[in-house]
Order: sequence, then structure tokens, then C-alpha cells
Amino acid sequence: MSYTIKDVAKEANVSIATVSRILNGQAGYSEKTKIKVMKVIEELGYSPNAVARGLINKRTHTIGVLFPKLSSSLVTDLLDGIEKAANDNGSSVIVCHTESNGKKTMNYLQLLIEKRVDGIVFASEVLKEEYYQYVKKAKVPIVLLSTESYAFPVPYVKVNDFHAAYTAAKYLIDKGHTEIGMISGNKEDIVAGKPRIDGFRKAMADSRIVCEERNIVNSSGFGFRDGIVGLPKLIEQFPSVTAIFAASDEIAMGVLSSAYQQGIKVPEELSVIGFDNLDLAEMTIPPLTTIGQPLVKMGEVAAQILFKIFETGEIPESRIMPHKVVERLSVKERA
Amino acid sequence: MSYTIKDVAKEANVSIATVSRILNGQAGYSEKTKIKVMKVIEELGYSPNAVARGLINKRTHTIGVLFPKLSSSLVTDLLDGIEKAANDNGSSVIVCHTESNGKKTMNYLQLLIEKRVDGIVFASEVLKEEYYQYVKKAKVPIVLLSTESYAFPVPYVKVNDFHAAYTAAKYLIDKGHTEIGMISGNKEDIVAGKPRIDGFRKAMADSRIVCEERNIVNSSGFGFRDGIVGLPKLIEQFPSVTAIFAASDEIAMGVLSSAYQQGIKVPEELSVIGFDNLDLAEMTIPPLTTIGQPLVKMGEVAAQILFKIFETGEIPESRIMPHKVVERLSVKERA
DNA sequence: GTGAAAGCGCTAACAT
DNA sequence: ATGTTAGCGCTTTCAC
Repeated sequence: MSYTIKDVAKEANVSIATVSRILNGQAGYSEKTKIKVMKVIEELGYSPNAVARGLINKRTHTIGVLFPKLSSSLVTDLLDGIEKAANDNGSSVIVCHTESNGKKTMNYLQLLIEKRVDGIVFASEVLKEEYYQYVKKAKVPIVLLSTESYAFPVPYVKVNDFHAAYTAAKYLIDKGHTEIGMISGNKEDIVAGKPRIDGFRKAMADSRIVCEERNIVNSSGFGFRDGIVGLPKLIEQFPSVTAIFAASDEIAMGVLSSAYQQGIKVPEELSVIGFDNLDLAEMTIPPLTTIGQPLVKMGEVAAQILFKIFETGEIPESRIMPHKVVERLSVKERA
Repeated sequence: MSYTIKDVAKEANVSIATVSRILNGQAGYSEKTKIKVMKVIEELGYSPNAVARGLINKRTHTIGVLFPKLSSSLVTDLLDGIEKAANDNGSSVIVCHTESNGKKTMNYLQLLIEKRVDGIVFASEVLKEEYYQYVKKAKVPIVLLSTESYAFPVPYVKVNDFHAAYTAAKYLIDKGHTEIGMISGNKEDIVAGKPRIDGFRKAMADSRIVCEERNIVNSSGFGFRDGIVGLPKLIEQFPSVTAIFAASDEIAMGVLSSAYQQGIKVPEELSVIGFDNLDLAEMTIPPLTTIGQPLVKMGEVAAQILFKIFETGEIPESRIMPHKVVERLSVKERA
């Protein structure tokens, strides 16, 4: 196959130990031998075998990332951050896209553990007991990203969804709206669904605005279709609605499209605020006001937590990342 | 650390060779010992060490993927396909996002080669001589995705950009348009820029429509901003334009936004066709007619080519994937 | 049907 | 400053 440390040693008339020292920047050789060895390495085009290294060091400098199928720019941003942090720490990342159903998840976990990744970023999915126990038994550090676990002591990185939804609703209220509806995503989703609904409700209650069943449409997911389908439904059950909080930007885009088709003008007749601040939020017509999450940063922090665990062996605290309202043009002040 | 094959062997009162055989489904053991060993494996929660395996087998069952910063859903779709094929072949994928500048590329290539990935998918970037030579010396199979090399014998998977652009222009022409403009992306881009411009020109020429400088606006990239900036420029130099071919969906989205701001109705006053068929093409207002590439399939095919190389050792032929017009609502027939 | 032992490419004592 | 050697966890002859 390709050259080994032995070849280099032989060619340079030194022992493999010396070559190893030079490669790893340890002490124990003269400048002269170093130059000689480096020259041989160069000539041969020798490339150290990270697999062999990994076997000894018990460190593969690889982390695994588990993602369910999600809006692409969400995943991309999160991944960008993870990769950045990994790269800064001399590691690379193996990505595994799990199906939404979750059966693939266990397989991927197994795979990652067999490959002896140094750690795992588990993103946007509920950490089931089965997963947790498996990972725990394998003693692989794990961090949750854009999700959290109530049952297990696993560090996580996410925004406070309850609070963020509260912020969104409050923003609409502050703009003078009182007839406010929500298209909520999946309310069974304990991590991103329920808390956003609760946050919405709380904001309404705190401003003494009645919020009943008719204010909220529960869609099955967080996608474009859910918005397309959701708007007519919401209007039917709540005709006086003047502003909508969509639980995701994709839902919001669906709302925008559906509104356009029905000849409803946004924001003149209907205000819309989204959630996520995806790339495409600034490309919509009109540009979408939304709740922004620092996605890249979140990915970065998640990976950094992993690296901190490698160093200290201790589990650091979780991180609640700040969200903010990104004001664009889809919400109008109500006279 | 965790358990090794030795632990399993000891616990089961057999040799490690036997355990290995059982693990790898080879012959040479009784059903009884198999059951005994499997039981121990189960109890211990033993997980074979893929790193050690890799060292012996010279096969890591990992492939590397190199991507520049691109539109997220483009990357995601391509990656989805790669991962699917990898998974089907018992492999996982390490993703590396290179900067557009390209300096990081060499580092990533080195990294992947040190990690002894079985093969590399090199996507959407120009394969420089330096890269090629390095990978060639390391004897790592490589395949180009959504790009091609004129200088080196490397298999690739992509659509025919010239032809696809021709198709786009022809579509507009067939819809009765004659005043057709293009916002072209970067014309220095030899892989996706130039060919699309040439294809556009050829279609115009074949239909005897004059196509001069004023028909085309060269933007610096393929992004949303380029469309925003490009439309006013195009209108200024070519006021009678009734239809536009945008060299990417993101450019097209920029055109849509810019048109909206200027009160130009799409498709009533201006028809727009894009290129890529990103997820968001169906979410625009109006939904975007565009040239579709089978992105997921392309990723899949690229990875499959790699696996074929592993098997046969031979370099298979490149694959030109079919493109097609995805008709939505942004182009209007001209009376 | 099963075991002993060599060795994959490297690092890390331990010598010298 | 440099070399020797024992593994890391596994697969694979080669014996029995």
C-alpha cells in the first residue's frame, strides 16, 4: 500500500522511534536528523496513518453527528458550527442523517461507537432511553443540540423555546395586535412543539388577551405544507385574525404562499412572524420577521462542550442560547 | 476502556480466533460455541473496534466528502444521496466544508488521507492540479460531483450544464418570448458559469434571436444578492425584456424579490426560470419554474462509483445525469 | 472445530 | 540523541 513509518526510518537510517518523535514534535533528536527525516518524508510522500494512531491513543479525532431529516438550512447551519469547532480542535465529523421514524438511529449509534468516535452530537431528536443507555454503556461523551432531555443527565445546547415563543407573541402584541393566531407545529413534540405553544399562551394571558382553541392550529409537522394547509384552517376557525405566529419559518413561508393565493396582503392585512431565521427568511416576499436562533454558534458550542469533556472528563453545564427578534417586513404595526 | 475481543474470549472460554470467526460469519465453530459466545457479547455489551479492524483490513468503511460553501439545500440533497449510498454499502461519511477560497481544501484532503478514507467525493469545486496529484499519489479513489475535470482522468457525475441552459432558454422561446435576458452567475466559473452562458447563447442563435451583450448580466456569484442586484441592471441595459433565465434558483429568488419591490408582476409582466430546483423553488411566490437536477440521485451515483472502484479497481465511466424542466408558475406564455 | 502466534502501523516506555 | 521492544484490538495463517 502506501509508505509506513518503517519505510521512512529505513530510508533515513534512523529508528522508527525517532521518526515518530519528529512527527509528534517531541524532544529527543538533533536538528540534523530532523531535516534528514523530513526530507525523506517529503520525497516519499509519506502520510502518517491515523488509524494506527487511533488504535494506540484511543482518540480518533472524529466526532459523530446525528440529525433527523430537517429543513436543510437549519441542518447546514448547525453542522457548519459543529464542523468549525471540530476543525479548530483538529477533528473531523461523521454525519448521520436518521430517518424521522428513528429506527435508523440505533444503527447509527452503534456504527459510531464501533468506529470509536470521541464523542457524539445528538441533534434535534428526542433522546430515548435506549439510546442513552447504549451510549452510556459505551462511555462515549454525548451532547444534545437543539433538543434536551428531561430524564437523563446529558448536557444540551438550545434556545429556550418557551421563552422564544413568548417573545414572538409579545412582539405581535406590542405591535398592537390582539387577534393573534398560531400555527403550532406538532404539539406532541415535547421539545419544540409543546413549549412554543405554551409560550404563546402565556404571552397572551399576561396581556389579558383571550386565547382559546380557535387561536391555534396544530399541524402535524413544521414544514411548508403545514403552513399552506394551516392558514385556511386558522382563518376558518378564527376569521378576525390579524397576526400569526408560525412555529417555524417553513410554516411561515407556507402561510405567505397561502395568503398570496387567497389575495390576502402581508403585512397589510395579515402580519406573520416565523421561528428559526433560516437563510430563506430574508428571501421571502415580503422578507420574514422571525425569531432568530444563533444556529452556527449553537453547533459550535455543542462541539466545544464535547471537547471540554475530553479534556476535563467532567460534564459541563448546559447552555441556553439567546434568541432574538429579527425584524423584517412581514409584521405591520396596527393602528 | 471498553471490552475487547480478549475479554469476550476469556469469558466464553474460547480463543480470540473463534470469537473473531463468529463475529465475521466465517466457518469454523459449532453452533454451541456460537451461542455461548454471542451470549457473552450480549452480556458484556461488547462492541468490536472498527479502528483495529481498519488497521488490518486496510478498509475504514468511511468516505470523505469535500464541499465548498454552497446553497444549503443543494449541499443537503447531494449529501443525502451520498449518505444513502454509503449506508447501503456499510460505510459512513466524513464531511468537510471547504472555504470558497480553496486554501482549506488541501488541508482537508490531507486529513482525509491520513484517516485512510476509502475514497473521496469531491463536489462542486474545480479539481486543481495540486489536489489531483496529491490524491493520486495517495492512491485514494476519487470522484467528482457536480463538477468535472478537463485535465485529469477522474470520473464525474453531473448534468450537462450547456445542454441544461439550452433547455431553459428554449423553454422560454417556446413560450413565445423573444426578448430574453440572462443573469448568469460567474462567467469565470468554467464548470457552472461559462457552459450555462454558452448554452443560453446557442439556444438563442438556433432560434435566430439576436443575443448581444445587453441580454446578459454577469454577476459575481450564484446567490440571492446577485439576483437582487442583477435585475435592475438587466432592465436598465435591456428594457424590453419579458423573460429571464437565472443561472441558479437563488438568483431567481433575488429576481423575484427585486421585481416585487419594483412592482413588476411575475409572471404577468416578467417570466422567470431558474436552475437547480432547490427545495425552496416550490415555496416562492409565485412557485418557481426551473431546471431540475436529480441532486439526491447524483450524490448516490457518485458514491456508488466509489464503491465500484473499490470492488473492481477500475475507473468506471462518468455519468451525465438528466435534467428536466420543472414547470411551476413563474413563466407565462406570451400571446 | 479450535487455538497459538504473527503482524497491521504506530506510540511509549525503557534502554543505551 | 537514538534504538529496542512491547503492545493497541483485531484478522489470519498455520497447526492440531
